[in-house]
Amino acid sequence: MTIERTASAAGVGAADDTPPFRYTAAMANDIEAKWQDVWEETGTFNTPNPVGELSPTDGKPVADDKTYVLDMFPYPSGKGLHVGHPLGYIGTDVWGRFLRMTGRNVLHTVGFDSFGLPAEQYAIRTGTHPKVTTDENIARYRSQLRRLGFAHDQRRSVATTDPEFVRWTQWIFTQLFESWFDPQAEPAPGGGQTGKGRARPIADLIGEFSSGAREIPDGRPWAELSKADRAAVVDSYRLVYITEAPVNWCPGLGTVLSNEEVTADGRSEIGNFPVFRRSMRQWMMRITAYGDRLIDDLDRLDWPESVKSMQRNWIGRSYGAQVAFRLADDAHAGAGPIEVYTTRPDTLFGATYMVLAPEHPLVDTISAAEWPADVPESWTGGAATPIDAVAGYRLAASRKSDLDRQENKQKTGVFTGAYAVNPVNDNRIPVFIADYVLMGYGTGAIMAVPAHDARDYEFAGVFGLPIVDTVERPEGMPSDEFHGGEGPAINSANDEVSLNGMAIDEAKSTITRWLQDKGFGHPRKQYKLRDWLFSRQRYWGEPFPIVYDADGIAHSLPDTQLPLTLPPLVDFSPADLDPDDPNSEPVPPLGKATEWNTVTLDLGDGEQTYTRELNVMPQWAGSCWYELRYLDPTNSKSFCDPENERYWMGKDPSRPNDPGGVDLYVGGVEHAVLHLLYARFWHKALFDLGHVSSEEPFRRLFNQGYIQAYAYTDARGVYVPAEDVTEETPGEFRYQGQPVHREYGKMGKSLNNVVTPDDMCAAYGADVFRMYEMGMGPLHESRPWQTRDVVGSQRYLQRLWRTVIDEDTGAVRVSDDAPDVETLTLMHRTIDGVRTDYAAMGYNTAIAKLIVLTNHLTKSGVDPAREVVEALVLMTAPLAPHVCEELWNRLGHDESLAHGPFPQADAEFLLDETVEYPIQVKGKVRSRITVPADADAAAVEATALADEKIVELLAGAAPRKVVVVPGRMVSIVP
RNA sequence: GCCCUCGUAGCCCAAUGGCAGGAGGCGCCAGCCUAAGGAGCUGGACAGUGUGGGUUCAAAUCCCACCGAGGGCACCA
Repeated sequence: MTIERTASAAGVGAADDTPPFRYTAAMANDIEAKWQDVWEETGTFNTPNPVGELSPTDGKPVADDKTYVLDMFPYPSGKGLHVGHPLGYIGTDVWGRFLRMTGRNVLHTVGFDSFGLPAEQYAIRTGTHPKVTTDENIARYRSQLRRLGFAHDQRRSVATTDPEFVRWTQWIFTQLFESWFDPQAEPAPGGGQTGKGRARPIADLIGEFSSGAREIPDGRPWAELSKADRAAVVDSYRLVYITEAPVNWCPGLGTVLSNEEVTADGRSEIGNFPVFRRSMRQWMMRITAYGDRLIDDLDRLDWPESVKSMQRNWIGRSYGAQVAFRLADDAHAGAGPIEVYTTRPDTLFGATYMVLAPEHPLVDTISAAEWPADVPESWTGGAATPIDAVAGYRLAASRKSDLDRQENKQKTGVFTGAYAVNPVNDNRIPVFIADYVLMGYGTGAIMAVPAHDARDYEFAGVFGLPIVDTVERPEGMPSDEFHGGEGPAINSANDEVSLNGMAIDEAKSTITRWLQDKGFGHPRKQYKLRDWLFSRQRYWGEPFPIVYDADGIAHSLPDTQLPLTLPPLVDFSPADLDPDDPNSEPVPPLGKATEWNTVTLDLGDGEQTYTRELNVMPQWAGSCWYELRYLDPTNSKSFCDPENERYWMGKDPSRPNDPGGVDLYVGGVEHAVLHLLYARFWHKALFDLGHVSSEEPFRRLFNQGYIQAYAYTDARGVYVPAEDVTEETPGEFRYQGQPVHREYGKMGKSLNNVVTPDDMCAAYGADVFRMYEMGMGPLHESRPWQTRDVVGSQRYLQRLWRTVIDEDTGAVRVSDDAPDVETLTLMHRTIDGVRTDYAAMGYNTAIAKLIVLTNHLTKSGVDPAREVVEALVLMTAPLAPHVCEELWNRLGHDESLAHGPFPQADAEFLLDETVEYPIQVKGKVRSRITVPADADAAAVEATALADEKIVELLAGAAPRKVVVVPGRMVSIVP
């Protein structure tokens, strides 16, 4: 085993002459266990709140200067942690520890995203209750995390499965259920949003309906509506609503999935089962109401540009026009018109045909009984009539999986036999159905402009449809080449309007205005984002706080009924469904809890019998607001006291247009759209309803990289234990003498290359492991794990140890003499650099600077000065907290260094008295001069030009140009 | 196909317009220490920045094209 080998190499059980007081893995383990106990017993990292149970016991006010640092909390899987998982946690821990040492009030903890499918599937297989599995896994995670020495406030470590947590998740759900989005409302006070629109209590809406201030969409008077009709009207406004919707039904998992949980090839992200599109009754969250704010407020966030661009792309806002095309023939009088959405209304004159999605509701109405005369064979799909052709095409399309659709790049479709009229030029254009038009986007119908849309161009090529240019080609572009670019409009005029000569933008607005004047269309804003499918037919999730009355009307449970906990079950399986049968019906596991799912309640109309909602929430629910619960985890009156929220997450008036939120949120980029979009949505709704002062949950986001690993396969293709592979000659790898093939990628059990933090702690100690992970490179970059490199970090901590402790006697060996000027100068420059690096999470460079200072002390050969050693210990503490606490303690300090002091750089030592300037001639360094640091540019230039070598090079000629970069260099152009 | 990252010694990385006089680490070589091995200590070798153009007094850094790696999206009208 590599671990044992390395451990002995590190001194554990090695030859007898290992000095007795060396910082070995065994020593490190003792020290680490000791300090972890001390921190826990004394509550070193308990962070005070302004108010509530966690406010200071001594009544002192909390520090103004605070930082809230957050990790994406883990799902506690049965596999435990590998060395890749804690990378981000160590990164935030170092940052938090550094800031705490500089005097800040730092909030840092970690909880558990503990609802989820794996525990439930395990329960289905074994009958073990998911709670049992989950609790075991959480306990294991807690002990693994504790072993790494995180400065977490354990009192705040909550799990989404805790009944108290579930209570507030359900409470927020009822808040959303009891709200609607009013697009005309003025923004909530204190918001930075520019447009109108915000969530309001549903009671306001009912008030407006009953007073007549607001009309019901279909114009009926409120007073005349039945109870059920009223409920239907109101329900259609709620932020959470039930609808019959096309969903991703996954019989293999017995549940529906959100779009985000389905892979591009039409299978489930979890389990890789087939997923089918079909219509079902489902709960939805109206996230689309927040489309504009979710996209606009990205500009106010300090997030990686890539994540912002992924969210923009996902929300997919576009501006265009909706245009109505009437049908050409009397046979269709009364049907239509066909409404299309286009982002290129300027090309309307080039629309030479139309396409409806196969599922479009108008298809049945317009399909002709017979083919018109002269229809090309290719348009008919070989069918006798358009009705047959359409039916055949639809059947074929429904059988095709999404994967088939993508693999079949050739455009397909059939003619419906119907014609429409292009409103700008009265041209009669054929209407097709084709699966390249999707029912779920826009109106499910398009006007096809083959001249300027690549997909339409391709389709027109297959079906021999006319192509009319309406944008002028660049000079020299062949007329048969596809042109999707810009240019002045051509061929675009009728008796009333001409776009010819206009640029695209002007042409768009001109034609849209004309369409609107004529009643043919209007501007339209469109999103790719759909409402969020919120129900799952599972067991291990939050039950909906919803009951249905005898009329089937949904009611939210009153707060006093929360939390609504899961009923005990024996059999957790949803139903034994054939994974390949799209027509199977979901049977939620909660349906089996017959006692639980009927309840007698008084919801204001006297005691009545209600039935419970049997769906549960998706796993995303808890992660939509957990950052708020960390702030006030013991609060039983609200999910979070407003004062605590304002203190930790409120807007910072010193930042322009600050949305507030967590000061630093670190996690993997895989959550770029799912979790981060849902959490933003909930937070904005909570803001609108006045429950939080911040408009965004995460002010700053940072994506850590991944730790990747090599994996090795032998001749049979079997993964061999990576830790036992040797590299005999560069690039040639062997396992038990046999050559093996190297791959690079994930760390995982199936790849036989897992290294765990427990292994590393045993072999080196947590501090060495932390140093190594932080020293490997910048936190945001992925890097390969290499156990053999870890020893470098151990050597550093051993040298640091030796600067304080005599390895033979165990005595503290620092000198109380003043350090020499050179050492002092290096120390202050190190302090300055390390402070900057820590603040910017540049840990790898901070470590390099600490090593330089340590090496300097080591080389001097004398007992190092206390002043320098103490600075070094304090500066290393965020990275290697246990050994530094120990050294700090042995240096005579009784107080933990967790709250500082952090060394201050003395500016006096940061500036040189003289500066050496390289002198470039024609871009090459030809000489060097040394001048006083305060010399001005003219003086530097004069000295440079007077330099012997330069005089020689210039040979008497005056230089054409001299560039002096203060403090850096001189560049001469002869 | 489109979008986003990223290419610097054998390997991980630093320098983001200003001396690659490489910050640091691993590995390698040598010396000291040792009975020896390991560890420790001291010293050393090794790249001219993926390729080709351009801007500039000056480019690893900015711009363009290409090559390679990783990630995201994928008929969104």
